[in-house]
Amino acid sequence: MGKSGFYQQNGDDIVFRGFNKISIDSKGRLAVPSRYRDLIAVQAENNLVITLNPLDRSLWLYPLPEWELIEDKLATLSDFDKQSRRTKQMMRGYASDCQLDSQGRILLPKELRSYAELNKQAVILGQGNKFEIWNEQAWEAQRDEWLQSVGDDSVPTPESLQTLSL
Amino acid sequence: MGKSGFYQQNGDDIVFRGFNKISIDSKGRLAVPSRYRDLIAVQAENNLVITLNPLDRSLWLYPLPEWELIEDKLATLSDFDKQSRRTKQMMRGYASDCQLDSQGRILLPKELRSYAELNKQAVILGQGNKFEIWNEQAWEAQRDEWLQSVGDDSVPTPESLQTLSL
DNA sequence: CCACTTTTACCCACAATTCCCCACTTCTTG
DNA sequence: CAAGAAGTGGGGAATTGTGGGTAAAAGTGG
Repeated sequence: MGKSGFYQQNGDDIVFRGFNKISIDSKGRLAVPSRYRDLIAVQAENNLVITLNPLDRSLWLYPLPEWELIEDKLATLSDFDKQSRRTKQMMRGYASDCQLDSQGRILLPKELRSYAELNKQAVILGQGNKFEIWNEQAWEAQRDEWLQSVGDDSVPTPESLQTLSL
Repeated sequence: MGKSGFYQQNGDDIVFRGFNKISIDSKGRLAVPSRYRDLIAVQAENNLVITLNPLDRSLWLYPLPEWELIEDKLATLSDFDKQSRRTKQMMRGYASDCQLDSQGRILLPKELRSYAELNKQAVILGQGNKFEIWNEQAWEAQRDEWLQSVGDDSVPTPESLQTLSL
């Protein structure tokens, strides 16, 4: 059983990572890679929340307990700052609950599918406390753009990155 | 040849060094040179994390505890700066956990294999806290190019190198 | 309240991938 | 040269990914 390496549980902290190509079938279903399923079952009783990622045209998928933390944070945002208000509206407004079915799949709401342009081939990325779900082409385009800019000295690098040693 | 020459363990610091030609079999598996295996077993319980090296078309292979340090650094990057966000997404997104099998091999994710163009012959380099894995031809080309430019006064040398004594 | 359409959930089946094990070759070491 | 260790390859079982049929549930309009 090689699953334990793909996530990590330190007390209440969960860290997802990793990359998968997945297909979305004609009914709009998406299979969560099996190596994450045990943790999702234990930690969230198969309850997930999916919403849009307001920064990129992709989706975020949280285990329910993690989403509840996000909701608390959103609640503290001011209604009088437009950016904050919109973020709150979008993330909460589009959040929908879903459960893993007996095959470990979730049904993506039509609205979110079209927001992220998820049709056939998609990509799912572990991103710490959540997953990010991209249209495959969109993801590849972002990746290539980033790879270029990393190697390109003419693109200014923020200070936080300049001092980053990997 | 004793193993101890190829790594060093000072407290929590691990330093890998050394060069190996290795082959990648038709199933995409790669055997970690045996002289590193003891340390990996002790220090990381055979848990490794492999991800892409954005600066060259090669891969980075970390023992899990070392990768966790990287993840902590990444977590501090802002989501609202695009460069930083992408770096975080890419490094975490492509990071895949792997375990050494009973022969001391790991299975390279297809995506990463194609990114680094790893087909048959590869090269693995000890690089301090991690290993770097290259397509053999790509490595030799880089090496030759670098050897040329170092001796060439027309290529500017950054200040940090000018003061470097070897 | 009922009939009709659309959506969702459950089940099974096939295909692809991954994992576990064993065998053979090559290289080191005594 | 023998014996062991390390590198390499591959068979086959088990797991996982994917698609679709069909029944239940929900939404819609009269």
